[in-house]
Amino acid sequence: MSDNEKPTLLIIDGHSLAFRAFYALPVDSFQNREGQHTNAIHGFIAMLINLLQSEKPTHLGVAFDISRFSFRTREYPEYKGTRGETPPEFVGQIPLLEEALGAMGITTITKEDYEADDILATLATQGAAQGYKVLVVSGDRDAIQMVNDDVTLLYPNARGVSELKRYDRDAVFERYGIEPHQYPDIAALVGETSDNLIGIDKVGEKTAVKWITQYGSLTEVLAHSGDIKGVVGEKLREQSDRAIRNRKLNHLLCDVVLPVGPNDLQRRPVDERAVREVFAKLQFKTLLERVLKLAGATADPSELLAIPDAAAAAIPPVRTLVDEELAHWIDTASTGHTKPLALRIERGVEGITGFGLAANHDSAYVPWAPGRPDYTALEAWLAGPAPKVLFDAKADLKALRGVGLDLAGIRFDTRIAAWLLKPGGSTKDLAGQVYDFLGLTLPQSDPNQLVPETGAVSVATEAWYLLEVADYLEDALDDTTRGVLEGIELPLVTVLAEMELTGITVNAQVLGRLSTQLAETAGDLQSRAYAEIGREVNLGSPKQLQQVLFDELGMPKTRANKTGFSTDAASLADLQEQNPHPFLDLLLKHRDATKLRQIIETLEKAIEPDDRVHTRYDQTGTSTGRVSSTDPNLQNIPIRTEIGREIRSAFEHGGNFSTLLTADYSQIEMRIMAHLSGDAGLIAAFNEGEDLHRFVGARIFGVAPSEVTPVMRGKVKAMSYGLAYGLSAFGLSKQLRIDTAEAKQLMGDYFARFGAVRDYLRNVVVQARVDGYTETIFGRRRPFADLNSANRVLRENAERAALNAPIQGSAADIMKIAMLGISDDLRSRGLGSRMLLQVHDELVFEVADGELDELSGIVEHRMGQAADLSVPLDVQIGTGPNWDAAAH
DNA sequence: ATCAGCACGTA
DNA sequence: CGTACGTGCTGATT
Repeated sequence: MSDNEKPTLLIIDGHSLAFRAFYALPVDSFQNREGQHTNAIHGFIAMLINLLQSEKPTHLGVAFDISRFSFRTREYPEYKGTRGETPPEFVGQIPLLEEALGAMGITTITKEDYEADDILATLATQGAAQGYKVLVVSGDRDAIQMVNDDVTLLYPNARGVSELKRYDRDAVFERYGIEPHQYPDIAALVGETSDNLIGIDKVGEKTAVKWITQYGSLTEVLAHSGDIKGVVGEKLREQSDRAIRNRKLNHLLCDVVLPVGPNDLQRRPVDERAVREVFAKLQFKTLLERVLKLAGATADPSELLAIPDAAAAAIPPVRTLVDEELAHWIDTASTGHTKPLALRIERGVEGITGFGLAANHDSAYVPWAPGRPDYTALEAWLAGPAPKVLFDAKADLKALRGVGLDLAGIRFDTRIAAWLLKPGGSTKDLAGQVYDFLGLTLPQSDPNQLVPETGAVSVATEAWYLLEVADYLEDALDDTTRGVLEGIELPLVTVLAEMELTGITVNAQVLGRLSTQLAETAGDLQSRAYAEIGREVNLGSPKQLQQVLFDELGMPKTRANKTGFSTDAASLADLQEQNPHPFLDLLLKHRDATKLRQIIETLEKAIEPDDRVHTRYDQTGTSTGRVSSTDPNLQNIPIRTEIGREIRSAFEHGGNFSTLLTADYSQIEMRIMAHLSGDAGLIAAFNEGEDLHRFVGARIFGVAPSEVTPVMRGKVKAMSYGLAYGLSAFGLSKQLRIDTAEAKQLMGDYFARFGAVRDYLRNVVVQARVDGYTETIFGRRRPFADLNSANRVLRENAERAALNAPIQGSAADIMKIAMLGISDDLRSRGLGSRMLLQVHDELVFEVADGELDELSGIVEHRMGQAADLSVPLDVQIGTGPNWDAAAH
């Protein structure tokens, strides 16, 4: 059999190649957005793809060391002892690499007590015996001994892993002048610095090769050591035990008992879904494409993506239901409206065009045809309490309201359920969930296609898939999380939908005036800024500003960022101090004016024909449990500056309402911290009714509350808030512009008085490390993967997030519960007042005539009683014709 | 057209 | 070297 007909077995020393890649590629250029370094993984996979393309192996495996300890270190503890600490940026890349390889269908092999090279040697021996052409990839020179007529070594050169030097017998002879099996003898005499093996003094490669060539082997050299003259001869006789020891250690074992043999390493198709997931995490875009392209060449893509036969067979054919069939089908499928049915809404350009319904083994399509006989059965089912399973119920509810239909009975929402299980993950569409949870591909219509329906499945089939996804998620939910889903999130869907549909009146005239005014100011500031530096520059371009500030004006360098040096407001303020220049002030003011103008313009564009702005709340938008607001974001409307407040004054009550009412929790996160930590001092602070920061300041500085100066109060306030975010003494010192020692002192004094707070914050992290997640007062969980990461940046980021999660998350829970209570009361009492906005710890209402006192009472009560904490929940209420005036 | 990076608004 | 978000701009890339 010629080499070309033989199967090719490619085996790789994973650790050594990854390490080579690590040093070949710049660490800083390969990081994902979480700060995880990925250069070794990138280099390794790039090399692997090249190898797969050039060598076309039929069989493939990657061996890893389990630890740096093996039978060799037991025998000779100094073995590899010169190797320093593994660089922290490298640690953590190996598990990710293994994960990526797993997704690519590549077997990884480890063996307790042995090194990867022993595994390779064993597989190479077995492979050669079984008729394989064997390719070994290793960055360890000891691997040379494996080379023979059937085994070739691919060895990375000094430039890293992009080029591998091919060592067959001839190449080894050309390089060393010996047969491959003699290499360990040479190495034993010379020594191997990287393994901490000292050779015979004065003996280098040349001498060693000469001896081995002359005598044939190390044994023979030693046997004839008496014949060797000179100093080297003496050294050899004196130090022969070194050579013997080295030879023992550098001998690779060829008979390790392994869980797999060469035949088990046949290449498998890549798991496209897993590859996409891992590569997305690593942010490898081009590599992903290369891997998928390669997969297409080695495995039939349809095989990877096709719906498994069993599942495909189970998908019921789509039946179209009309008239009397409809009511009958619904009754039967839901067994008298008790069993949940999945619902999908079909939407065309004109709005709703039909519905997809599914029960466990059946699905149906209902064309949108209001007014047809028995169509009322569907309307009644939608609006009634019959349980429904949906994907993004809020969107569906709003769509139905748009055509005058109602939706109730929201029993399960797979979008929300998936988010509760993995609140940090990206929110998927239904097809994404089908892919993620079922491993199936839901054919979707291509929006770019001329005939939009081509290729898409019916909404009836979508509903069937939806039910399958829901089953999967139901199983995956723990009871605690289920409680949050059913007790908080699902009821909240309707409340948020109502708020979105209601919107809030925004006065375009007020905004228009402001906008004009700001445009003028900005224009003026711009020309004055140009005059200062003698040329025109795009003030909105950090890149051009860097040029001006650091090159042309020669200002001291600020904080570094990826594109150079920062020009953010804090940096510019620093610059102004060190190196005053009129340009800096003008730039800051210009930024201010243009930012506000931009906010106003966005807001103006969002005003709809009803003169109101309808934000959308994303119930799955955060990892802590808050809701976020988009299109436009009404949770970041300015408030701190005068002009900011003028923007707020454009938010008004509607014509038929008497006023706006705002209600916010004061210091809710600090109160939660007091409750969760049980700190007696902090609890007392809230129960005293004294100004919190004044009270805490008095304790820390050891003075009477009346003697706490504004400066002291400011410091205390910054620290108190910072604590819940994992603020360090360094961070505090920077924020307060005080030196680190004073910041340390301040924190020390704080914790001396409020020690339980420190204990609590520490314990949150410890507990999260053990459990793998944090939990809010109401049981909302947030998983954390990086608390045990070897990467310090990653770990400390996770620690701060974990410390904050129960605090921010509990506050979010409390607000949501208050909203549910208020919404219930408004409905049950038949009030016309409406809840309009939620800004994390604040609610904005529109008050119907004559309802101010009743609404006030409801809001105060529901917000105040939303949780039973060891400190009171303080609610501040204000009213006024607009959002600014209603603030307090 | 799409993306990353920066800057900045809020709680 | 302080948590959680969304938006708009620039400048580079497709």
